[in-house]
Amino acid sequence: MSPTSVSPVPSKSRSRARMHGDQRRQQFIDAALRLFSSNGFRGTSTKAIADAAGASEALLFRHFATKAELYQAILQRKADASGFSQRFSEFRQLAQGDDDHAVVEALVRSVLDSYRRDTVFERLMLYAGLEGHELATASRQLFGKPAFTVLRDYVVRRQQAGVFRPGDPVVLVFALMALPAYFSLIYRVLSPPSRAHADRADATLFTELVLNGVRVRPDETHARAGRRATRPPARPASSSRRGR
Amino acid sequence: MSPTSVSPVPSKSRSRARMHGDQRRQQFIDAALRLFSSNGFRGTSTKAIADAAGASEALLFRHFATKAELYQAILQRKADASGFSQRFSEFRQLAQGDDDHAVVEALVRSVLDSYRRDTVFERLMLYAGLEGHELATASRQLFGKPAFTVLRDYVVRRQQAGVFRPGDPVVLVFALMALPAYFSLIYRVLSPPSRAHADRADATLFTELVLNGVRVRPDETHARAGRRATRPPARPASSSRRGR
DNA sequence: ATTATCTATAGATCTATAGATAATGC
DNA sequence: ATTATCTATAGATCTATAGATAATGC
Repeated sequence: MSPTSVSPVPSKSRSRARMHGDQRRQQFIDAALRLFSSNGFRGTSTKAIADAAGASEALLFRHFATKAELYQAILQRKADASGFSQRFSEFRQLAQGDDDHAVVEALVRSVLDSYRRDTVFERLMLYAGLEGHELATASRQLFGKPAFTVLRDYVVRRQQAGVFRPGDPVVLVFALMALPAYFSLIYRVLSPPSRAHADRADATLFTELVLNGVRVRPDETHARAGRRATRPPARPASSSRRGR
Repeated sequence: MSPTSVSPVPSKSRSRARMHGDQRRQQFIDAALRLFSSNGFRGTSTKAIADAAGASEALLFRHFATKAELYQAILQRKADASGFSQRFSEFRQLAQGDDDHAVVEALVRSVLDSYRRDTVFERLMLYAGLEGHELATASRQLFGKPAFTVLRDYVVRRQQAGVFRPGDPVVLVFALMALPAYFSLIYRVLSPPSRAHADRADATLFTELVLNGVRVRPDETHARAGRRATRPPARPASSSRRGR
């Protein structure tokens, strides 16, 4: 119909340098991750993925029998690559102790970092959750559940020590992470990346709010200097307030 | 091809009782709301909507020129119906005063209620946010923005009074609502309705956590009875701890 | 006369497959 | 010999329109 009929690619005869299967596979997975993250599973056509990877749809379907298989491959890759388990074991260590401030600050930073580094992936997970894709469940099982367990144990222990407020431990766990998670969700995942002024995110303030609430405590002074030592000032000098 | 060829509906000759245009229109909107909420805009075909409304696609397109128009109609309807503005003006009133506990508890309940009553709509909004549909922006403008403004003003005033912690007011506003919002998001919007055991949601506990933090305050006692009166016990006896 | 409603269908797009061809690795 | 790659296309599905028909309201 259009003049671009049968004989394409005039200069280079249609023999391009071949890629290794694995490499091309990665390209497909990368492209799929980006596109699924932007437009959702249903909003992304296999053609769009193939184009983004610079290959034909036929080749895509040679690597992945179905579109859904691409979805799984994304998660698989994430699980292998992310270095999650190492960072997690460090956190688990920390959560053995009793330094609430350190634990909460580490958690807050971890959540904020996770959304900053892996915005694309987090967006995809949210899509997967809405679309009811099993991928969401799998991911929660893989990443969410272990963290949740550690946190719940910590909370229960601190409740028994009379330091944390009594009440459903699950709710307490949510209280620990809701602020950074919700904040990131709104400003990173749901806002267009352009005006993602999520740099308001100040882990120190977040930690304070989670641990001690919105209201100033009677034993606190506003001037940072004169804090009355109710407990040992175990906080290291990580006072990088906004620099990054 | 299949034996169900041309002559359908043997019993009732194809003359069904007609509906009023407005009524049918509502049915389409209802069906669209439910389906968009479950499967997203892209995951819902116009045929599915027509079927759910018990009419033909042609009729759907007579009422709404495009699929996107349905989306707008949903929001319009919500804006008209929801009684939001009345509830909101009550809240605004409350936020004129200085009763932090009352304000936060009202906010917490309002968020929880909103997600409980309008789970379907909230899910749709989340989808719209991800899909980058202008509907999400419109809704935020309509419902989110006024509430946000009132809250920010409240926060600033309480900060000036030295009662609320200093820091970016936007972050403080998030600290007020993140817990109920994030909790509802996870347990109501993203979990399948079956195991939506979101009934853990205890507004009193939530309020305490937001206002005073996860840690017990030195001036508090665990036994509900013996609270030392740091400020007048302005809290009404709304101690419906779990009953509902 | 008006309008709610249907059947049929155009044209686009989407997933997946068939079958052929050329670059690579041993 | 193996395998990365393509063109072409089947079959399903999706949005939207054309054109006809029957129920309603005045």
